[in-house]
Amino acid sequence: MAAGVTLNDVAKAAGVSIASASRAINGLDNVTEEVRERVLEAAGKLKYVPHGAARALAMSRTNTIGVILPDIYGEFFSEIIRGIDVAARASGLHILVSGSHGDVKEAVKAARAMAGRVDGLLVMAPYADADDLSGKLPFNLPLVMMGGVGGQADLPSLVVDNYSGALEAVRHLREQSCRRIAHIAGPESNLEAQDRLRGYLDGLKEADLSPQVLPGDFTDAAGYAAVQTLLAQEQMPDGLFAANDMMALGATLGLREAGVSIPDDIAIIGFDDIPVTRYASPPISTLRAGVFDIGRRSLELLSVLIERGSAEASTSAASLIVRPELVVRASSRRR
Amino acid sequence: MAAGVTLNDVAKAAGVSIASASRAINGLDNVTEEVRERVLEAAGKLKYVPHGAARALAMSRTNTIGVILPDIYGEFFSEIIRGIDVAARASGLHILVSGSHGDVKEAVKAARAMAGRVDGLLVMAPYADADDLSGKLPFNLPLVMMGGVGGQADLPSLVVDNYSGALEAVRHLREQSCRRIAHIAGPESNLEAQDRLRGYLDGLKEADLSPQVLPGDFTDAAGYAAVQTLLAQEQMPDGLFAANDMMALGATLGLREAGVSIPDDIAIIGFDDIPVTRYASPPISTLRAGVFDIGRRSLELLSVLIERGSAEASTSAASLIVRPELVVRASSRRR
DNA sequence: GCCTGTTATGTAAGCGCTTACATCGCCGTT
DNA sequence: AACGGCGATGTAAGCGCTTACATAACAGGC
Repeated sequence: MAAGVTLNDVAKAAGVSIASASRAINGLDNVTEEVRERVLEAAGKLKYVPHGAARALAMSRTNTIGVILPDIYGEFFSEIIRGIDVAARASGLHILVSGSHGDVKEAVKAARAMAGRVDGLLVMAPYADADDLSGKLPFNLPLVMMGGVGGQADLPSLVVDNYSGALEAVRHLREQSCRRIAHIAGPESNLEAQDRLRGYLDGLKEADLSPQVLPGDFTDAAGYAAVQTLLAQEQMPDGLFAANDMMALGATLGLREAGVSIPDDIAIIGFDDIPVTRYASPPISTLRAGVFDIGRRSLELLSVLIERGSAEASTSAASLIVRPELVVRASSRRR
Repeated sequence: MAAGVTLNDVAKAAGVSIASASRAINGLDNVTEEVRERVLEAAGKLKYVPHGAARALAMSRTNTIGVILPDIYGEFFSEIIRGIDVAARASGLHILVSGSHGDVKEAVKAARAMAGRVDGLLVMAPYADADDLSGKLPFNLPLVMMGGVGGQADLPSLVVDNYSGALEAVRHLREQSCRRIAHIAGPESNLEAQDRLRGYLDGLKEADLSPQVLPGDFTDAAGYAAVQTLLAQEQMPDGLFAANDMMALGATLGLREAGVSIPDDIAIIGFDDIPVTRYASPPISTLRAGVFDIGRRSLELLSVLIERGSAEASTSAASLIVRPELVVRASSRRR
């Protein structure tokens, strides 16, 4: 049982004041070696473990940062989290994650729940109505946005240049002499998806090609479904740009099933460069958004903001823009 | 900056005592409607957000559970986390995750850091020397272990029957008339990997086949490397059981590159059933451990333990054993 | 119109910790 | 031998919140 051994218990056991006990345990230098030993021994014997919340309250420092994502699983988010995790342990920080499940309200709720338990917040909220966020989120906590921010919220952020990426994807397909290029879009309310769609449309406009946009929701199932639509129509496209890799993957599956040859009959390219693209057959071309790095750099940025004190944080609203890089693999390489 | 609006500020602004403010905000019923309104309005105006740590300290309840995993990314862990997340939000709990990076000490450190910030712990620590854990971990916090526990620690846990699964894998390969079945093992110090290896060996013994074990570390690179070894030897195996799916995937890649036909030349089977197995070509046979469910059920179990109070928790040390299910896909299906 | 029962409100005592400040020895000076 | 200074230790005041308990206010029953 020995439930809840407190510092006080340790202090008593060691026959010193609670202050000395605290100092000894936290490794401050103003304690006699003898006292430190006694305290540490008592702590060990009693299996004392400091109480995080109490410490946080007293120091108003948690060494924890909150991460709010639309979801916390799947290859994409997993990579982001990995980036964050790597950077976090480098800075000695812990992370409190929460999936907000595609809803601004939920994101705000999650953020509120984190208040007082974290030193800063890393938020990804690619929702069209994210304007609300900027007003409701910053309870004067250092904050870094990952990915698209709605409105003119001038929060520090790391955003991917989705538009350019999409443009590049389309240009690449055109270079592979695709003329009928279809697009599987992301969720309508998703800002990143919107930008990718714009890039796609402009990319076609450049060459006077006519667009075909199929709805999607970033899942492989959506990619698969989109392909069924394509297969049913009279003329198949000869190029396909999916708004993310999962959908490209689903599409690939569907096409392979139908005996369509990739990339000869149809060239495919996705977006994000999640790990699985490499294992698909054929491996899928994509735009590397550096998902891992986004996570890592966001956290680094945040930790700087935290160090310098939240007050002036948002002043320096440094928004880093990540330009995605074209990665050509077999799915779109025509010889 | 309006930094740190406290309940006290709200109370003053609303012209009531801090107690009433607290009650109003927490929706207790013993406040006049009028007071509640005034408080809520003040809170809104001041952008009051309750301080998590303070609340936790006062109530000794955090509504957060800590999750300690060897890693927090990759398909396997991502799935686990998803299971946990789903169950957690169903129970209104938040999760504090931490990767322990393959080391008992780190795991213990992480757990200590979580003390006082969580109501319970979900730990996966498949380390051979995990005996230490049982002694050091339970600072009388409800605790559920996921996966192998070292020693006789009778902690509540959810474990996969790795041995049976491996046995089944080998039997399956034998049924596909494989006679030379190789195994790519997991990390030596990993308990789950050890059990899978045992299952493999026993599975071969049943049929008097001779084993070949290649070292691995659960990464796709290891699978790929193992295959290079196989390709270099005089006679290739005709069956391959990888200790997890990622290695099976890497192996598949390497074999495909070398022009070896799967499953005709060599049948392959993995373990875990992570999502990507379905997308590989050929899709990879595996043993479905129900990764998602492990996460979900662990959390459910934990939350029960929390409800009934930590004290008697470990008494009921209910260990649920999950029997993996054989999933046959193209990589091992011979006609 | 007094007493009791009921309910709304306030007061204050913690929750476990850190830390500014006050004490207290003990040293070397003069 | 008295004194200032310094470093080790203790005391106590919070950190922001909840909640037991005290108080106040108000209703109804006689």
